[in-house]
Amino acid sequence: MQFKEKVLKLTRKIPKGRVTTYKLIAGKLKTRAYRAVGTALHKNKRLIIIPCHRVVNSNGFIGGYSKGTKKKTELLKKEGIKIKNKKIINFEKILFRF
DNA sequence: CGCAGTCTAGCAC
DNA sequence: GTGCTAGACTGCG
Repeated sequence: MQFKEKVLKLTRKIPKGRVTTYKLIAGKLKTRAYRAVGTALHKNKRLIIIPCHRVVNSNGFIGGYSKGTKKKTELLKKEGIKIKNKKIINFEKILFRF
């Protein structure tokens, strides 16, 4: 199992309507490479299967997305997550801590 | 606001 | 096969 495979697998476990952060994922994998987590999601070719739009910065900001942050924001809103000015509302409430 | 830390994938040699 | 660079980040000064 490759590093990115683990990242993707964890990301896929995030329930609908919840989000998590790069930092949490890295920590779950016993590493401090949050940067590498971002890379893994960026390189992943299965944006449909992997809900990488549910992964955000540690402070609740959207961060980046292959298809554009706008698209990411829309997807999150569609799942019931409120977004305001590129930032997640009730971030701490919907944060998924695995 | 700017710099450094940390890890992986991708491309070059 | 080895080495260097960039990347969807974070934390500290």
